[in-house]
Amino acid sequence: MTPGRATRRETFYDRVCQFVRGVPAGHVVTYGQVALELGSPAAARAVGYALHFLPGDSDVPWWRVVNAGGAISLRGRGEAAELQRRLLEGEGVAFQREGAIDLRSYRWTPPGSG
DNA sequence: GAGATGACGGGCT
DNA sequence: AAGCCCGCCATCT
Repeated sequence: MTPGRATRRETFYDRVCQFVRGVPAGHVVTYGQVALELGSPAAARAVGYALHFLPGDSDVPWWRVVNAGGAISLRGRGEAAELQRRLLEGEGVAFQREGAIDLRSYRWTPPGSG
């Protein structure tokens, strides 16, 4: 999944994938939330970086990961952002006028976290 | 060890 | 609401 040879062991990125794979359809999580679950509340950056290596071949529902504002970030570029929105809408996730998701309704938390 | 990258997050203007 | 700056973290080179 990583471009280099970091695949030799379970890296932070791998943990990101595992967590995201646990997100059910129709729900979303934020980068910061994932980072928090992984033990590094401030590693939101690294989380995004991890998903950055996820091609469509992965079993990871990367589109269920959004930024703290419930909006698609992807730095707002390319079809990826549009694809993510389509995928989410296909799962029943509604976007508001501002292009953001109501995290209060769609945010998912793993069992055992609360 | 040091420099550079990036799908983030928060604060200020 | 939109734009700009800084801090944070993990990884790559």
